[in-house]
Amino acid sequence: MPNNISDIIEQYLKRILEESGLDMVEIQRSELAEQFHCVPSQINYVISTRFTIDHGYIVESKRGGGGYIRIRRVKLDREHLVLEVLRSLGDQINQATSEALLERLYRENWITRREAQMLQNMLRREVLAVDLPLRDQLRAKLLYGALQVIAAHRD
Amino acid sequence: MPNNISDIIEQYLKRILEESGLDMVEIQRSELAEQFHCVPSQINYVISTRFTIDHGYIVESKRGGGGYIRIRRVKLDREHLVLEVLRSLGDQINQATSEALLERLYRENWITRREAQMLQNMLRREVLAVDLPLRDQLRAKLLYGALQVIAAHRD
DNA sequence: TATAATATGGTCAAGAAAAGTCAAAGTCAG
DNA sequence: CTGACTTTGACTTTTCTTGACCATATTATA
Repeated sequence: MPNNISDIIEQYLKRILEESGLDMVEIQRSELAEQFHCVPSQINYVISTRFTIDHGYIVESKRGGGGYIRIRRVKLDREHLVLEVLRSLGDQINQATSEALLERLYRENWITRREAQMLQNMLRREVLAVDLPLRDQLRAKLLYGALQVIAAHRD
Repeated sequence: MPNNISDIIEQYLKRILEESGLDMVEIQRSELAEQFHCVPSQINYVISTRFTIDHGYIVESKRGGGGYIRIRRVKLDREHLVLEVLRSLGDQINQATSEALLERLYRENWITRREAQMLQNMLRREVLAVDLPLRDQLRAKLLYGALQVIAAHRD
């Protein structure tokens, strides 16, 4: 029951996504906006509210001549421990906690040894050289960003 | 899906580069421009945005009669990976540059596809949510941290 | 040989063609 | 009537295209 433009555009994009069989759509923002008689930024709204990584989509775009917005569907395994972790993470995490977490993910075979080392090295406080309330927030975001990719198994 | 001339020319050059087997292509600027119905300086634009050293290419050229533009693909030296990269990038790295580098590292088999995706996702400006002089510095540090582990893992 | 003409490629800045951001205003269910 | 969601549009940023002018190498000519 789509009763507003956002829902209609959402449905439209999902239908195209289905039909194209390839889990991918590429659109031009202004063109789509014209097609649905709305302002271009409405497209951004639809995308940012309905095609987020948490919904299982990855969006790339390019500006300038020949620009585009590309939406890809990725399969998120809802059973993933990783996702659980991801959600329970909170917006701050200290070094010790992140190390323990990575250790565990490695032990349980969610990430490779090298990935674990890489992440641990990147999340050290010497690397994240900012002061403390911010540092832990940054670490949380980075970890979240890394885990998103782990949780989204594609190709 | 190339939507603009620059992309088309980029693809063309990369294909020639592939096919010629020798990691080298030599063109004449005005000739190529004519072939793609664009102004000559467009070729310079394509080269300066897509065939930089960060992307793994070296470009030489000569003016005057019998002039040419030669593009060579170069590989990173296993011994000096981190140093090479560090020297060429400095202590600040913007998102576009880091993406070029990661793509190259993947292409040259230094990192897996998943590692590349993970790092790209972590280094996005939305994730590194701090203001700009600092953000690029942080990105450089993080990339350096990742590279240390890559370099250490010399199989 | 010195000089002029010709043949290339290089630089840069203006403008166009996208997409992104953000906050104010509108809508609607509870 | 309040809070969450939606719509709009002014302004920003990024990327691409074009063209006028510049620099350099080779070739023809005095």
